[in-house]
Amino acid sequence: MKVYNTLSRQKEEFVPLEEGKVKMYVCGPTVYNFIHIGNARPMIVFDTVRRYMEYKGYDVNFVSNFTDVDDKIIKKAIEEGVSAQEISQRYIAECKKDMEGMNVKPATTHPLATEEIDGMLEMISALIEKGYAYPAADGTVYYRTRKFKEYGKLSHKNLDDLQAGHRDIQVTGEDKEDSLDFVLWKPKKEGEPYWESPWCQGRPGWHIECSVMSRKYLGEEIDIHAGGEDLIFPHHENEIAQSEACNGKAFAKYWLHNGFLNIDNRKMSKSLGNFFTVREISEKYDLQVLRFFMLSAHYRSPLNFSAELMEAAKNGLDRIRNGAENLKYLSKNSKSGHMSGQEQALWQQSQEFVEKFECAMDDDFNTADGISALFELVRFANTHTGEGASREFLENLYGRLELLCGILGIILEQKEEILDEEIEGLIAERQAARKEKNFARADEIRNILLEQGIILEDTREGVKWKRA
RNA sequence: GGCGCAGUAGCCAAGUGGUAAGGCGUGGGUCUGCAACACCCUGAUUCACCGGUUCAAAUCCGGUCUGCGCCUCCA
Repeated sequence: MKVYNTLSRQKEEFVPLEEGKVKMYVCGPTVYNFIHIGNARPMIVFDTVRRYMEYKGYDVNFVSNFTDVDDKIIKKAIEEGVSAQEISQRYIAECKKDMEGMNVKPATTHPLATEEIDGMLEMISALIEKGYAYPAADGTVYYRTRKFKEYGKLSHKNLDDLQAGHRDIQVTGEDKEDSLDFVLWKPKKEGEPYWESPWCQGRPGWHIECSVMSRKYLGEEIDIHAGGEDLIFPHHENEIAQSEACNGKAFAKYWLHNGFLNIDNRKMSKSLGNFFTVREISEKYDLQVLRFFMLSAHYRSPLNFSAELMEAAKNGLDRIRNGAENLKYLSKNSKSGHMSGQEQALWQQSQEFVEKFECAMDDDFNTADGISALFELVRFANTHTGEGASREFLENLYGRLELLCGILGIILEQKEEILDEEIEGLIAERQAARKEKNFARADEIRNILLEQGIILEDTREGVKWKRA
């Protein structure tokens, strides 16, 4: 299995630190609002990475944090006149609902920044002791960036370029030793949440939480650290500086970053008004469609989002679901139990799609190629099954389809829904009308049901219905 | 100014040295009372452009054009 490592800028063979185990940390969202579809991309992508690792037999310890102390949370709390904690707890709960909708598995551990303050104080103290950090007069604690010789190794920047850059990054922090130094601990402002510390009453800086939580739940050295590509600098660079200076060993072996999600070919931003939350999308589409859409491109490529592309994704996903449903239907009514000789040969043949799928996923999680294998399996199943197929063959094919979809987090099993009596009656009446060749009445009933969001399909196996 | 990414059919998107996957859409056909589903057929003599290397290039090298990202909170 090969993974692209931002650190080396190339694909590398994945070798876990400890055989059979994967320690993985994914930077989670700051919870000040409903998550947007940009937040959803790393969640879906790295959930898929996790599922594939598990499929390959690894025991994956997957940690993803919620940042629940931050300027934006405090701002929102002030606007609403409630506590910061109320805001963060509310949106953590909402985020978990969205994750469930997208079929993103809960992490092994979801730590909260506010519950890890002790660990942060400890790490900051250790950094001060080792000379990698210093408190300023007002109680702010800064990281001494130039002291960490490898600073810039992830983002491939050198410190002098940064300092000479067009952007003036020297505005803040007047009492820093160096303009590149970043904040580990900062003093509270009036009305803000704060914690006691040796330096001042205050709260942690932006980067220390991930170093601390990663170490606490996964250990000093981990296999994979992942997040959006915008986190490479400065967030992940700073995490490396903190963790490696403190622990004296390599922090993460592989750094994985997903590309950005654009909307109508432009960066998503509130000022452009092209800002979608997952919740908004869920009002229009099954979130499975969003997941399928996200996986239709490689995770490192930029991905464009538009209504048209979502429609295309929906149609593609429907093709897979229809195929699965047909197999279900056929096997329910199948007369013969075991596979015939011919079916056994076909079953063997269909193994090639699994191999193609694994090959794609082994190559830096090429889900787009994996999905093409899925489509080929669907066509294979549609072509080689019919009323005469054995139950064993149909169930095997369904199982194979379900297995591959499961790795991508695509759910095939639709909940058995029971229609109310009135609708059942109309369907029966339409069947009777069709038998009498009263097609006008039959079409009328079909339209009535369509208005209620129920689509009827007359198949060889009988009448099927589905929600629009 | 520094660092980096991308340009493949109407749209999306794999492929990164051996002669262009897959999906959506379009058009035609089979099936069906019709519709839907499904299946078959339909698509790039060609991969932004210009040179070069090679028996062989979408893939490697050089240049040009275009679009984009990061360098600042940001997934």
